[in-house]
Amino acid sequence: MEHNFHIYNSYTRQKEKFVSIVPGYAGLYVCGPTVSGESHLGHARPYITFDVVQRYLKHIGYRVRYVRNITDAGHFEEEGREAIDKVSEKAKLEKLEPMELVHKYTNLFHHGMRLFNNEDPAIEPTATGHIVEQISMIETIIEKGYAYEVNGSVYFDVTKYAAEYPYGKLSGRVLEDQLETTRDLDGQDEKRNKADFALWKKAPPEHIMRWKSPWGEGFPGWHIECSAMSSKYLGEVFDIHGGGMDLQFPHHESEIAQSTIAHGHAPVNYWMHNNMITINGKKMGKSYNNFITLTQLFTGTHPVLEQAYHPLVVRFYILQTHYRSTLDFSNEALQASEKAARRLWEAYEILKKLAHPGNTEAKDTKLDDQVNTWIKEFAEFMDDDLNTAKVIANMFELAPVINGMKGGQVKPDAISFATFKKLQDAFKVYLEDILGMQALQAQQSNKMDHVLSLLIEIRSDAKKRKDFATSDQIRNRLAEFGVQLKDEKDGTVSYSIE
RNA sequence: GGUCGGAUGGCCGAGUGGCUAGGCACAGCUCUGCAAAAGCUGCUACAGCGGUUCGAAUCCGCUUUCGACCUCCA
Repeated sequence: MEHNFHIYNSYTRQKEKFVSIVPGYAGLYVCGPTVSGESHLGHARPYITFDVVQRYLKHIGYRVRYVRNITDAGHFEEEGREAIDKVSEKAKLEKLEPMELVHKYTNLFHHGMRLFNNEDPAIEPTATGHIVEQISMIETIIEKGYAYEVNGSVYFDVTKYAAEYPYGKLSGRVLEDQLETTRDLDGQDEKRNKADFALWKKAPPEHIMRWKSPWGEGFPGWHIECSAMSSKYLGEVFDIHGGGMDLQFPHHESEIAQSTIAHGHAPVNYWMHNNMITINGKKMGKSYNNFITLTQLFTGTHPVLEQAYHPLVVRFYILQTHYRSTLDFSNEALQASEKAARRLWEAYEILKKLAHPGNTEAKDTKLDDQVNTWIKEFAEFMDDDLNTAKVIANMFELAPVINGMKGGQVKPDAISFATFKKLQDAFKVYLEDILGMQALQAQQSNKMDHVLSLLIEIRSDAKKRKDFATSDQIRNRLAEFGVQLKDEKDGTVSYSIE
């Protein structure tokens, strides 16, 4: 397959050309949400980023199997303390059935994903639906001698593993350092070593979510679900594993350890990690209690929000920054993205309708060359570790050419017909198909279209009579409702709706 | 405390040795009955101090400072 897609591999800490295991096919696994609460702005980043990854993989010719899990059970709250199932704890507080709670937030999550225009993963496995696979994998690890059972719980023997394998390579840490970090570990000294992590936890009597296992009733540890499900659907070794940087340790490091023992080799060829979204310089997250939920974001109901933000504005805002940089939230930044996204999309709409005289030779070869260069760079920038920021920058370079063709500042025959078609095609492919942008304004019903047309007609008549009071009244009142009329140069009137 | 990563113009953000993105904001102009939109023009920054180099935002060192991870976390 001919392509030049390079991605930064967190494991090797360098950009590498992407080569899939099976030619023509690409497997992508991304850590999905824990559905014990509503997703927030921070969660939007990986799902939008990896949506673009899988869109781009498809674009360059791969058949992609995109797997994103739903964590709907079983995580212990804090190591060294009493094991509490997050989902069941919250469920008690809200007096809901765990399943009801999980369902509610799963639905909300899906709704948010659709609003972001993220394509559905091919498979979206749940942790609770794969208990059997997880238990089986744990049994294998025990058989191989790298896990031990204590009092109904099973732990992975990190010390033994680290003696033979590069434990800590992904997250860049040394086991010895880990052992030195002192924490209160009293109470639960079941583990042989502090660095050991749970594969299976015994469920205390009050636990609602529990499953039978060879070690008694309990629930799976956090890390095992991703290993069990990724190997089931993508194979023991697969191409790309994605997720937030905060998951590198311990989650992804543990995944590597588990799978390496269970399957005899490392599970992932390319690790990709997106950086965090911050607010006031701090990571947005549960721990700081500084998160803005997606619903709040879309409705403008969080105290820090000056307004509601369209999901696609958020998408654009995220894609304007490289995925490995931190992205700081601010109203100013979102508002800038809103204007920018609107302007770009309008240029695209114009481009679609633009007519070209069909000349095979460009009248302005310099401009023609420049346009071709900008278009060619779309692919180069994407190939360079998904630099969506630069792709968008080039689109803004092209926007004045497009708008100028409409406004008369650029003669349509300045570029050749071939270049013009390429331009149309490139915007469609990159803006719509790969970046996944759409029109920001809602589709208006035909009836409302007619109402607006009528008002525009009345206003045009008033203008002809030089009755500017009436024409301005119509325009200004509509503007108050968020409908902006524009008198075009050719005498027609267009409008945009906020 | 340990490990790692940042610090770019009014704001957001690309960019790893010379050609110094882009967006938003702001100012002027063109167009226009007036607006809006659009176009053109202007606004030239790289935390500080040293060093390497013909040349550094970009490489090295130190300082200041912010953050991430080390515990659930996208």
